[in-house]
Amino acid sequence: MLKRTHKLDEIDDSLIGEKVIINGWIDRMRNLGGIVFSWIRDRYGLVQVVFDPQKAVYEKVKRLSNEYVVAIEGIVRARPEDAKNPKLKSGNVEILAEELEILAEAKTPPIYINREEGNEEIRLRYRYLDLRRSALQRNLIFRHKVAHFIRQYMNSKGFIEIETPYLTKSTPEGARDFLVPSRLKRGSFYALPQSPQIFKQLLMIAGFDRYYQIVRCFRDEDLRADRQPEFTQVDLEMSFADQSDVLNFVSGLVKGLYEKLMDVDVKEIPIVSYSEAMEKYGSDKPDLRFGMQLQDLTCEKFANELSFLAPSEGEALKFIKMESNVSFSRKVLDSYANSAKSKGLRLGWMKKSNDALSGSVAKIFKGLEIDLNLKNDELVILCAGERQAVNKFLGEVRLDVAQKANLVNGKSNKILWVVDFPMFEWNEEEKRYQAQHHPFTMPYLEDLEKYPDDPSKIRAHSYDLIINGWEMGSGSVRIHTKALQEKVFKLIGISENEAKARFGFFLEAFEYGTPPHAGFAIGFDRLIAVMTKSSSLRDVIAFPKTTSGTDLMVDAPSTVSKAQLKELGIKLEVDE
RNA sequence: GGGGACGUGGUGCAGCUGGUUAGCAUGCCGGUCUGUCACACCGGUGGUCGCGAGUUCGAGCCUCGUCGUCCCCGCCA
Repeated sequence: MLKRTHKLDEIDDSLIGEKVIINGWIDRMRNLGGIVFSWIRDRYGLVQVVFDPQKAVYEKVKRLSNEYVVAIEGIVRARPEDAKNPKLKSGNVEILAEELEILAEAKTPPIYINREEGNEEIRLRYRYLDLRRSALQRNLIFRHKVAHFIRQYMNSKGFIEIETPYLTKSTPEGARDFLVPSRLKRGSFYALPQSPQIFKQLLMIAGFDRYYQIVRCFRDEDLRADRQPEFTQVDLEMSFADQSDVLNFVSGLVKGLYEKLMDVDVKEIPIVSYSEAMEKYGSDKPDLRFGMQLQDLTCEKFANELSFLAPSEGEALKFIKMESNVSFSRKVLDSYANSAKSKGLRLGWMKKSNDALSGSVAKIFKGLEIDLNLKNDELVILCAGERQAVNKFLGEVRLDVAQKANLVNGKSNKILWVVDFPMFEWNEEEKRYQAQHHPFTMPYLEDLEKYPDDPSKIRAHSYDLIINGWEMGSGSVRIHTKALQEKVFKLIGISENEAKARFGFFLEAFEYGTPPHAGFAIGFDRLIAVMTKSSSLRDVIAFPKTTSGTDLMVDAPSTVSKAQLKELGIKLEVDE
């Protein structure tokens, strides 16, 4: 075969007059009757090849079609002045074909490679064709560059990449596990790791000091645009380090990434407490690309005059002002009100126009000396009720408004840390507290002492990295003593026996000299998505799954043979 | 587990209040064309309207079920 002398991004003015061989796919043919133009594509670029009727090779051109794989030998020449194409990187030149070898023919593809359109179902079924599209190639190449940068950065800071097992043990806390049946120990199952959490802590105990891994994690939960059942984390752990060490380190990494790969100068990354985030944005992952902070109007002074909005004991009255002049239809406002009502909240809205108030609660405010500082045409939505519910609801309204009013369009990246999450949250289904981050997180010891009977008040040394409203990663300072770890297990209702059965080896390890340590994990897929402005993780994963967890290309999951099941000692209850 | 949107030639879409021949673009095939770059022009091919029931004189359209894709809630330490 004619082996390429150049990749397609190397074909430019500097090669004019030289003989080259290129390999690639036919992107598109333009047959003008006599002269024939063709675009050849590889992962590096796009180049125009000319077939001249005077040349012998012209005879073969009729056999060519889109997506054929070809080798072409020819002379690089300058295009005529009026035939240059500034849209192409190689648009000043073209290759005059002298030799053509068809390396592979191709059927007409079921999707357009050179257009953006396309139904996702078909694109996923023919993922290898979809991946030929430049947008996806760009994303995956960028993903590779980010991974490369991260490895370089981590290595330069003394981190060691160590692999941890995929076939491991099911743990009671957290997400549902993917299970893998054992053949050698029939009736037993491995679990795929939700994260290498315990292993990396054991590596700290083993003395590796600074560990990282770009690693696959698995969680058998329902999917979303930002959630795949298997996803990649940049997992890291540091011994003799506290929260500020981890925050500083990850901040440096993120800054470096944006600087090197996006040419963006990231300023100091602000640190916001969980409670502040909830009060100001009604979210533990606030999107700071727009304002519309939640404002507090809770006061007893006007309680009697605020009518149905008046907050009773322990309640809050808060509001948000619309940032834009976008006017909302009555229908939208009513839908907010209905939604609030269904959550046991009271909602009102009003607008100032021509210096007069109008809206559902205008009457209430007209006689009051409460000044919301409304500008003309400014809409305000007020919500009263249980404080946390009000925060959460207005946080949702804030996001909905931003989306409807297109407030994020083109805004630059907003990165922040959210710290001091609650250690525990109440699980209504199981009627018990559970760890909000994970049970190995170091609680605030002072809180632990202060509120021995109210786990909900105990804060954790845990922290999330938020970019543009996406949770981009989370981490914590870890517990490193057996006594404290046992105490936390007890608080979340894991009995001594269960703790021993599930984590006995881990608790035991604590007794052999465990350094204080802390760590973090970055959601790698999400990071790539946010950096490439992709709205779905599918656009940054080579072979992603659908929202029902299937792979449409290989058709997985699928049934297996009776023999396979028998070997594993498994009988199916579902109908086949 | 729940809510919503969608499913019509290879592909992307349109299809009125249910009315007889399912339309457009593109692709594909054939033809004309020697400077195109989403080449242009002419002609042609191509559809069990996701699948299954039902309502009706009549269903792409209405009803129920089912399958699939996407978005959201629950869930995701």
